Amino acid sequence: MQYWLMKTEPSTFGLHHLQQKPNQTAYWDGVRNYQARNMLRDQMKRGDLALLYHSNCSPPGIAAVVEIVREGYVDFTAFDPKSHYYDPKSDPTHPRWFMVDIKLVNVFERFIPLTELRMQPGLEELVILRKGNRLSITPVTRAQWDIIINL
DNA sequence: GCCAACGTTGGC
DNA sequence: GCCAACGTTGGC
Repeated sequence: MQYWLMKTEPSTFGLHHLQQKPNQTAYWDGVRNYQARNMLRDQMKRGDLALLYHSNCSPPGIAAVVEIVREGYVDFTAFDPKSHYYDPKSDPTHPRWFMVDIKLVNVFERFIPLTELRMQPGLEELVILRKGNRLSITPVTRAQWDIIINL
């Protein structure tokens, strides 16, 4: 079992959107970064859990826990010229971008703001807190996970 | 392969 | 809206 943190902008797709999906399940499309792609395609496994992080909003922070319910498959939005995530250089015979399906598991009783994460002992190495980090998907250790869940 | 210019991210 | 940090692009 692995743990992750997945960033999303609530104005585009956040907890609120996920809650309205059938089975509270959705595909995680639009990742256009190779490092994050590799994790989606190769590393994330069914049953893994992830923190749903709201970014580029006020306040930023962790809102919920989601589960990976379908492992990496081709992100078809890359081939759709009408999609915001369209990538003209992407070739359907050699797919470049991948996605997973996530399902809502638990909403945090209390939203955990970024400022609180920064003050929390034991989270110094959490990737999202490191300077300049821009990856939309990052691994979380079991120890970090336990600290955050208990907040 | 180098690296300057440019675009994006995301906290504040 | 600002701007630091980073990834990508493309000329050479």
